[in-house]
Amino acid sequence: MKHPLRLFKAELFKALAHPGRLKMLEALKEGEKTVSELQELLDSEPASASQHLAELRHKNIVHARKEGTTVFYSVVDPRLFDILEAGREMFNNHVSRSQEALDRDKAEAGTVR
Amino acid sequence: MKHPLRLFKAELFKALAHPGRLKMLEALKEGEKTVSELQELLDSEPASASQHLAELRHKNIVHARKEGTTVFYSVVDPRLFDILEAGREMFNNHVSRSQEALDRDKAEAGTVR
DNA sequence: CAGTGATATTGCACTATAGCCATATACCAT
DNA sequence: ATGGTATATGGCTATAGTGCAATATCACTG
Repeated sequence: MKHPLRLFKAELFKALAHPGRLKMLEALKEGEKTVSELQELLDSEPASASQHLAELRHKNIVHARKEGTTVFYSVVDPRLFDILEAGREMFNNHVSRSQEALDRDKAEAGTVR
Repeated sequence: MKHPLRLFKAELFKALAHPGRLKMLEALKEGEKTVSELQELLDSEPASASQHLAELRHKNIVHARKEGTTVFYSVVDPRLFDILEAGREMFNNHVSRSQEALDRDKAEAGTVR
């Protein structure tokens, strides 16, 4: 393989590139959660959540622990939460910049040129 | 819009979910780069790089500065590099875990049960 | 304790949509 | 025109969502 690191990263980010999976992963910050709990977060068919979890499982982002009929999921590497947090910050910065741009434009509009 | 933050993150990670775009963004850590320079990093048609850059531009991940006929690109928010770095660490951790699993299995194989 | 049903989770098949690449074409400043 | 970039289009693969079947475990009941 040519660039394992870059391929890994691409796969990782692809796994994160979905609102539903993000929501489930964010919920896992509090600790282990069952499939049922995670499914409730999503407004789609139960099978859908299971598929998304399978994807995260195959990429070793989450770990599944089976206890009877219920399965508990947890994130493998807590570093993941740093990524999510950085994403949040980037969103905030993005909003700030947009607001500043708006203010600037408004100020300009009120200025006689 | 329902969950602007999560949608933003999903779009952000989607933008990062491609080896070529990752490579270009990583290169931008050193600072501004021209389209030509970035195109050379990719082993595909020149138009392809331009398309990927357009995507990054539309999502406000990179900024384009035009100087004559050449365009210089730079990342808007340096926090992006923290995400890339965290991804790298997760890769390292992933490799470590895989290696440990291998070692463990090998040890077991040599053990009389 | 075999049989039945309820619950939890996953897998499969299908359709619809989105992404990627390459080719061709358009722009725009020199 | 030419060089440096950008956009449009078409074909191909990948992914998402849905409904339904399959499996596994547990709880009853007879």
